[in-house]
Amino acid sequence: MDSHPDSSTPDASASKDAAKVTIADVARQAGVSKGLVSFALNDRPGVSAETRARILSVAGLLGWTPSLRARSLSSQRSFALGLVIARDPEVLGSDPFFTSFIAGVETILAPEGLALVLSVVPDEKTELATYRTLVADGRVDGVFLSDLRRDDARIPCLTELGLPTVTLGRPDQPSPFPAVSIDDTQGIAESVRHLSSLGHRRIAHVAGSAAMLHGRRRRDAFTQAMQAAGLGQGQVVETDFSIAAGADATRRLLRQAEPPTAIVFANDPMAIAGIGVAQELGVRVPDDLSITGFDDIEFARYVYPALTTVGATPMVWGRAAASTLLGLIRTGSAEDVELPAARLIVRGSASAPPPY
Amino acid sequence: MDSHPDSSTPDASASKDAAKVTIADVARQAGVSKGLVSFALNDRPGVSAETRARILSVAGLLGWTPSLRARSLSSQRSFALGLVIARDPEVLGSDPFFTSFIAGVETILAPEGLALVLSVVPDEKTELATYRTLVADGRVDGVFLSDLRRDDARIPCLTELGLPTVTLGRPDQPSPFPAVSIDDTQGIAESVRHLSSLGHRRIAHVAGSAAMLHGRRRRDAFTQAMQAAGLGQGQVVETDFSIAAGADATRRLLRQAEPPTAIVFANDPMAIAGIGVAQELGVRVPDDLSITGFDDIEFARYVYPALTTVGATPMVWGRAAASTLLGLIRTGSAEDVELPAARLIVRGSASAPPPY
DNA sequence: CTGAAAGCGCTTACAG
DNA sequence: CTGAAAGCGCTTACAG
Repeated sequence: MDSHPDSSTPDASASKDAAKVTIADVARQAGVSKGLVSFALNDRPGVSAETRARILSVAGLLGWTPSLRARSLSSQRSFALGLVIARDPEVLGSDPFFTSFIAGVETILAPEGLALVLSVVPDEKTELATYRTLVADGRVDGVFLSDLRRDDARIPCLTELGLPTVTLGRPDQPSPFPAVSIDDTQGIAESVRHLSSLGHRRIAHVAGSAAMLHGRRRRDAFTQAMQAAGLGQGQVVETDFSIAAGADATRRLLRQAEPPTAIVFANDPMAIAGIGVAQELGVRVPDDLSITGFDDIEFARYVYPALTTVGATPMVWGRAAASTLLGLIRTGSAEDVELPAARLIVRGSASAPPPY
Repeated sequence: MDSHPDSSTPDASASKDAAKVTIADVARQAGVSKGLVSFALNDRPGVSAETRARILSVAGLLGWTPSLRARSLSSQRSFALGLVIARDPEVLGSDPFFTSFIAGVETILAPEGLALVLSVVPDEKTELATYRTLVADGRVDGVFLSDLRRDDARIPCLTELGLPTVTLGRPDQPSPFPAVSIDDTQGIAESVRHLSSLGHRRIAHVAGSAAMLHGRRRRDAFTQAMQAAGLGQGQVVETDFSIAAGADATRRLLRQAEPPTAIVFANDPMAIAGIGVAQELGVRVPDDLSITGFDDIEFARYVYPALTTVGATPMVWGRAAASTLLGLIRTGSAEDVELPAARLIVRGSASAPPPY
């Protein structure tokens, strides 16, 4: 690695203090009015092809970058999209969903010159206040709504605010917003069928919060798949999706007189904690206890035994949600999008149940 | 799943279109000029106490929120701070540092009415381009620079751009920016001493990338601590900090004729992968192999055995970095900040070495 | 201590 | 197809 000491050392006084070139400079140089330059920039009709070409060429020559601030003020747009995440930050850390989701969003926004404004807030009350502030400040042209809850207060709030929104998943209430969804019930059903086909009959589910739609939905999918397999309802323990709660739930399940031989967890962090608790209790995975997760976070491949889980695709989700939100903002409406269902990924954490 | 055929039909006309109250309305109602309202809003001298009180009261009555867009245009500020993360998004997910860091930043920004603009980009080239765009667009008033690298190209780039910056840690090159640092060498040294006092003599280090300052620094701390303990240099395997690389490195170390009895990992994700690999190879942790990590991510407490690690405090770091950046922007300069060193947290993954 | 006016750099009807 | 002008809603010298 040789260094280039002379690299990137422009004549200091450059860029920042350089007299900012404005639309007026371009107009003068091109011999047209400012309005026409604006029209050319925004690809609006009413500018002859050759005039537009000349304007754009002059703009390039002068190194003109239209002022985002001026555009924002006069066009009442902010050229930014928002994401508000309401979670205990300590817990958030273990969930890699958002960073991948954001990376996906970014692949759509960056080429459009749009930015992402991110807020991490501790609770729902602060979250609602944050949306109001974002709108009052005109910070964003639209937002992504994730972690949908039952009878979600954010839907009426955002509707009232008139803020273009895309929901991640379909709300359980009337919603004016397009939804970008990915079916997670199929993966849960596959998990149950997989375990059932391995010979398990006492299968339990460590569910996420029933107050969250995906928690409830995965739980229902579990119960239905159990019944379809003729295994009754299946024992269910509800949690808040946190690692700590997943560990507790596992402990409770395994301490029963007749513990399950398999546990379907509603997410990977809890499943991984479940493996830890089993080991701590001297229960062998998968020999004594089979475990499945949901998400396919990176850790899933590297714990031992590697986690059989359902593969979510947050980056894909991010791209789809961003495209949909952009469409909504630009055209005023957008269709719901259904992404390919998350599917089961078989690894080592689930096998046949013990013979006794 | 019942569908709502009537969805995506906003009733548009809501609050969004409510006639926006402006500074002119406040001025008229309060019987003063617009300029004075602005002065009162910005707490500038030249407004008598009672006039200011009257203005603010009228503003409250009318529900006036100063327009961020107008303020941005006339004051040449954006009221936002930026964070650009350059990483493979798939790998990023397993690192909870940023979400906690951002949550910390948020606690400082939100009360000030400032927003955070976040970019996740795939590589350094895109990262530099992103900074240029942020500046050209006047998107942010300053940025946080994290994951410092050797001879980091971003330092000269940001210097040239004249963008107020706070670095997370001290660069290895001349830098005009304040640094907010947390000593991580002490925790590594403590780890080595801890293992040494347990009786370990063959201690290895799975290091992060030497191209990254914290990777290099932790490695040096390891080597020094080993020598101080009279244990030679200690075997070191370099990685890129990723889970996959951590797993590989562990595998290589354990397959040697005389494998280490303890491994100090440069971060928790690799350490957790290390536990997985050991188990896969039939090496018992901690009986046959002791393991320590760095970060104290949430998983660390829930894997088995629970990970002995060094506790970082990303939220605290986020708060300190945000405060420092705000100070820099407002006053033009800021002191370096040294946060309390990260300390060793003893759990179950390290014990005495096997007797043989 | 206060007011009138120009300016930030665009967009957008409105005339031609 | 093109131009001149008002307007977006603030901030900030500059006069008083």
